[in-house]
This record gives sequence, C-alpha cells and structure tokens, in this order.
Amino acid sequence: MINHDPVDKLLDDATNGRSILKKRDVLHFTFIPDVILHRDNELAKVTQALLPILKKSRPSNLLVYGKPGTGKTLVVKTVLSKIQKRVEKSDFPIKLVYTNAKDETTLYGLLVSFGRQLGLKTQKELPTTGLSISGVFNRLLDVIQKNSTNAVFVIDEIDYLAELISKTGKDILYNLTRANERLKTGSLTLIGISNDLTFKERLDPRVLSSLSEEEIVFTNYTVEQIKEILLDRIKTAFILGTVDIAALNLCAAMAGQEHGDARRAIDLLRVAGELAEREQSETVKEDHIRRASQKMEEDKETTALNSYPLHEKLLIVAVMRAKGSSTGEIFQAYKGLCKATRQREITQRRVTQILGDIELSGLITGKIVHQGMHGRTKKYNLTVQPDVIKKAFKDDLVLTDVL
DNA sequence: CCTCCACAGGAACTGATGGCGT
DNA sequence: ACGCCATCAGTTCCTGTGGAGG
Repeated sequence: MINHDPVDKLLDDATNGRSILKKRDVLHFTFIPDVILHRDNELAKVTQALLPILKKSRPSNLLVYGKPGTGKTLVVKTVLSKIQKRVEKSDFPIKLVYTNAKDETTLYGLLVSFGRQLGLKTQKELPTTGLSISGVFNRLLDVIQKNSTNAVFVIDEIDYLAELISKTGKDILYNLTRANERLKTGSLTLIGISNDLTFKERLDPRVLSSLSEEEIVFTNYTVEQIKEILLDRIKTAFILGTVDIAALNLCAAMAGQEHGDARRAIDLLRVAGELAEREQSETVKEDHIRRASQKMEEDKETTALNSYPLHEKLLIVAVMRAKGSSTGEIFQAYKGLCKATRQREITQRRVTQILGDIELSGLITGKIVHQGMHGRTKKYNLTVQPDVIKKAFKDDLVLTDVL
C-alpha cells in the first residue's frame, strides 16, 4: 500500500536513505582533507619557514597573504599540526595558538583568547576584564616561560588588528614581536595571515619589520583548479553520479569570477546539495546552484539586518522610507520614526557615523554630491529589496508599527 | 571670481559598565 | 573601599569643501 500522508512520506524518505549526500562535513571549507590540492608550492614554503622549530631554534615570524578562499589558513594549520606531531615526544613541546582577529572586537579580547589557549583557563588566572593590557601581556609571557613552551601564535585576518591597536596599546603588538628578547626559556613565533595586501601601511613599521621577516603569497585558484577541488570533495561527499557536470561547471565558474574563492565554491555546492536533497531531486542541477547562490545572499542580508541594534535598524527603515535622499532628510525621517516608536533620538553626528558603518556592510550605498550653494551631502540608497528588510524586521516589537 | 550652503568627517571627551589590585 | 583600566555608545566642537548662483 502506498502511503500518501505527506508527513509520513517525508519521514520515510529521510529514513530510507534516499539521500544524495553521504558525508556533508566534507563540504565545509574548513574540513581538512588528506591532500590539499594545488597548494604544493605554498605548503613547501610554509614548512620551510617553520623548519627551525625542529632544530630547536626559533623560526622567523611569518606573514601570509592571499585572497579569501585560497586555503591560507588550511595550509598553515596543516603544516603546524604536522610539525607538532613530530616534536610531541621531544622536550620541546609546541603550543599552537590560533585566533581570528575579525572575531575579536578588541586587542584585549585577542590577548585573552591567546591566554585561554595557553592554559590560563579560570577567571582567576586570566580575567576577561579589569586588567590592563600590559598586565595580560605579562601573564602570557609568564606562562610561556614557566612551561618553557614554544608558542606559535597564529593571527588570522591580521589586517583587522591594525584597527584594534590604534585605540589602545600600540606598543603591545610591538612587544609581542620582540617577546623573545624577554623570554629566558621558551619562545614565541608569530604567524600573521591577511587578505589585504595593502594592510601593511596601516601597521606600525617597527612591528612590520619583525613580523614580515618571511613573506608568502598565496596565488588565486584558477577555475580549472577549483573544479578539481570540487570534484575531489564531491567524490567523498555525494553518492556517485548525483552532481551534474553542468552544475559543477557553473559552481566553479561562479566562484572563479571573483578571484578563485574555493570557500565560496564549496559552500555553494553544499547549499545546492541540501536544496536538491530537500526537493528529492535525483541530482544536483545548474538551477540548484543558482538558487543556492541567491539563498546564500539573502541569508547573509537577513542575518546582517537582524544583528543591528535598534537605532541602526531605525536608520535603515528611514533610508528605505526616504529613498535616495540626503543625510539631512534621512535624519528628519529618522526623527519621525523615533517619535512614532517613542525612542530618544541621537545626534546627527552619530547618525552620519552609523550610516557610514552600515554602508561599509554593503546594505546601503552612499554617494557624495555637491549641490553648489546648496552644500555637500551624501545621498544614500538601499541595495537590498525593501521586502527583505520588512521580513527581517517583522519580529522586532519596536518596529512593527512603523513598517 | 567670490560666497556660502549643508553637510562630511576628525578629535577629544563623557558616562556607564564591569572587574581588577590593594 | 578606593582608584585604576579598557571598552562602548554617544556627544560636543570643530575644520574642510565643490560648485551653483550671485
């Protein structure tokens, strides 16, 4: 007897293993494969630079460049963990410490994150607040010295660090790069990873000179290479023959368009795979890739919108209301919204600042216009559909009546 | 050619928060 | 109990500016 109940049908399909995906964790870029394709050159260089660790001496600090999705982090992590295994039993243990500067909002947070990974677990040993930055720094050095570890600090997206430093503690990063001079036992190696090849200009030259003792640039993947990488993952992630060649080509092409972003390609494939699976499609088709791309874009927008604080949201609504208008007009619209929602309004100065921040995220675009004796303004426009905004904000209780 | 608009955007500061060390 | 330290959102005060209109 055939079961027509939709719920039962879904449950049946789910349990009957009618799945085209067999190992989905392979479809995350951060999944570390046995072999990293097309990165032999870089693997060799990174290994070369870190070789002194095996010889019990301190390697040079290292700076790694490359666009997003070129496998920088993957390569560095792979090499380091291999080295770590080698020296595991020797009396020169390596402590691998990884942080992403983008995830930390302050320099303080970054240092604390280092400390946590070095084994300063409890609040007592390393409080999350209250200490001066140099205080935290000294504690870090103390642990390294006490355990005489060879610490390797990996700072991903180090370009964001330049921002964090500018506010406080300019000297700390400098001290970090020269920490070895203060350490009697143990050592400290810094590895910086950056997407931005021009970020150097924003960093203290003293820091730079010691950080970039060695530099390695990752080249972009070609579309052809991306295709091979995808193929390699498809082999383990999907059931044989469930991904159309056309879909594969499109996926590689879309990711290659930018600068050969393998991460995007793999994400795209994963989302498309999940989409196809949910629709009970036999194969992943070109159309799935296209829709996956669109879906990812929308999801990104929605999460970005929801993560904004109230006044930012109000301003986005104001921009939506007063399409293509100047800061002054947006400010007026915003004041109206504040009245309607009974919120205290903030100054125009702050509004310019927030608008600038939102612009940076890409949700709105601004363009400076000179209107002669009518002064200078910035005119803002939405880059997303108003529907997307309405949908994203509909759960916000304060905003319900102004939408 | 000069004026003067309507802001942009930098700098320095404030007040609150949260937790340190003594 | 007290001063100190870092951080964040926001404020106050400020100088700078391209070109339409006189």
